[in-house]
Amino acid sequence: MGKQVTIKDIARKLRLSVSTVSRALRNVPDINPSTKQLVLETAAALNYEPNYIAQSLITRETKMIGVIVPVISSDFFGKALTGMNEIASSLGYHLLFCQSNESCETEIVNIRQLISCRVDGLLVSVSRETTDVSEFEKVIQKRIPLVFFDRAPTHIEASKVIVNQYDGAFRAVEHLIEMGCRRIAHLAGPAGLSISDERMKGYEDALRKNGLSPEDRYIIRCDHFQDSAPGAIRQLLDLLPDLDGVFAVNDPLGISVIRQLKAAGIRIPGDVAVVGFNDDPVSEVSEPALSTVMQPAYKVGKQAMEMLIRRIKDKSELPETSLLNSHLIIRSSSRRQN
Amino acid sequence: MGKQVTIKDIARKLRLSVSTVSRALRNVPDINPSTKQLVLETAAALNYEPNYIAQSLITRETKMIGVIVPVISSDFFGKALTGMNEIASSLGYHLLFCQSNESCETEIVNIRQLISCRVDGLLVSVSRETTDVSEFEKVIQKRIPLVFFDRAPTHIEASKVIVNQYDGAFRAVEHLIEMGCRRIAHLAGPAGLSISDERMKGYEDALRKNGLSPEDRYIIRCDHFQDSAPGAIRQLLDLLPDLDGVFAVNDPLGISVIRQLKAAGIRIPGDVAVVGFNDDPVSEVSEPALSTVMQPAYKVGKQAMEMLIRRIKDKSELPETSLLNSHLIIRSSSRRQN
DNA sequence: CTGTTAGCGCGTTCAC
DNA sequence: GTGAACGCGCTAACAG
Repeated sequence: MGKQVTIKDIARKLRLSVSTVSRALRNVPDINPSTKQLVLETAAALNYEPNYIAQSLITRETKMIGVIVPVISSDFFGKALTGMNEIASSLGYHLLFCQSNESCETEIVNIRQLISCRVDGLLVSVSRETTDVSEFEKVIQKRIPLVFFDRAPTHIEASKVIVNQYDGAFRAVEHLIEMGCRRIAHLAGPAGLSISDERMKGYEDALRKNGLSPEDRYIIRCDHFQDSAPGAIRQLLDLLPDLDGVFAVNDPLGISVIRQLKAAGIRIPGDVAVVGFNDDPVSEVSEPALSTVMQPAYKVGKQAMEMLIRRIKDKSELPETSLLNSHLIIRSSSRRQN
Repeated sequence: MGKQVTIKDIARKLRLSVSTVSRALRNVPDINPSTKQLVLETAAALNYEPNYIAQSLITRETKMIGVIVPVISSDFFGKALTGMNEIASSLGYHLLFCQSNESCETEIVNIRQLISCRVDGLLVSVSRETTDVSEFEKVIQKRIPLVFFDRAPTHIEASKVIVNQYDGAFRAVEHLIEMGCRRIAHLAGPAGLSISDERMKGYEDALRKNGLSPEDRYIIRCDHFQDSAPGAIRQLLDLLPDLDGVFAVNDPLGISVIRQLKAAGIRIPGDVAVVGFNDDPVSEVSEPALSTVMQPAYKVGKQAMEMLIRRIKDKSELPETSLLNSHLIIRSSSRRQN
């Protein structure tokens, strides 16, 4: 941010006052068309770029949206960010981007920093550690518009755009049951994280509704959400031969299951059927291709940004929740064979 | 950006002057420890958050870095962004994020917007359309620090952090030749884009060095860089049976090739060996697993950010280029069989 | 239509 | 050690 040309520079050059220049540069009525023309031309000639920072101080809006994600390097968040960016840029907003690295301390630091940057609003997908929501309550108290997307704290009065995890999981497991599975394991995500808790509930309810009962030994925790978790897979193998279905909390885990089971001589889906979650690109490429639950990541990002900007423009709006549908994609890893 | 508490508020409450409060909030010597303590306490009690915007106007730095990528939703850029963010956040910088969508018009708009946001520096990976570099020259003229990463315009005096595409491609193709391939096709990226041109050159030189000559019909353009390009694959199939190797400009294309060839009854790597580029997660999952050229995406992001911040702190530095090595990963799609 | 004045929140001289 | 005055780049209110 060196010494850029300012309206003062062009005012001096044209022997005009800064306010006249300011008016010429904006869409205000009280301005002589010819002066306006003149100002515009010299502004272009001087390579003038308006200073949004200075404008922000007056208009009290920065046109910047703070976005906090647990990790950026993931298919889901990449698509969500694309959706956000599309809406934001079309409405003149910019994204100020932060990554919590799944740490709640980092998340709090990020929130404060973004507030100090005076973002007009906040879009947050919480870290898997986050249980204390007091920092978010402070944000709401300060009347800074806030929308959670994908991962949202349960006990907080705030706007959210989330995907129906429960329903997706329920249908995935019911599908396994329809395919004849009776002893279905669940590779679960970290406890306390909304999305993994919901997927777990969907798993359990689908079993119960079909006369099966959830058993502890069939529920295997994978705290490192994104990892392939060799330990968890080993626990799964120990269940054999009392196992004919696996519902994995995400696709990388699903893929790992397929590979390890195949390596152990198990046929998929003949002996064990497998379903994942998220529709990562890998799921389609695997052999057999992994059945999975597709989440509308792009749409989540778009809707969250739309909702946030609506709230920025009308701060009186009450918290609202948008629940998007997920969609079961049946592929070879769970399809009945002929 | 509503009515947040300012240093004025806490000055009034404490019956102090704003400058005293300002001094207490920063690390300046001329301040009574007890008043400093008092100010700090009431600041915390009032939930005061410093206004970076106002500070920026005075310090003439925003601690914001503008980042422009062609697409965010890709494995490579996701990892690069992670690397950038790591360095940036550790040094108190924030990322202002833009996506050009592979359009050079959007890219120019992004550049101007970021300059108006008064970012301290710019990190850019150019769109595949970009041929005119005049907008970047303007940035350099304005003495705004700029570093290109991954995709850089060829004819411009600017700092760059790039991966040795030529070498990666050369070794990939030489590897195919070592495996016995003699009729190697190249599914190429868009012409004019630095990285695809370099990969093409590496392909051609590897052939020549080994006594083979590049033929036009073996070079198939895929202008939609990221797509699986059914048309291109069809052209490839038309080459059969005069084909025993394929070097694809990226992994999604490589995967498509494998699938289509398999569907056509071709054995891989027995009849045709395939190598991709980038080491996307899909490449490992495919069957056979796709050999590929790994690029250090995370390191590219880190180095680019480090270089940029160095240039922000010392604007006198001359343009420099960092050339990172890629690494050939040999998997089943090209490995000699026993 | 145009210029003058004031002020956004804060840091930076200077006196005191 | 503290306060008053000024200015960063710009917009807003008013006077002319």
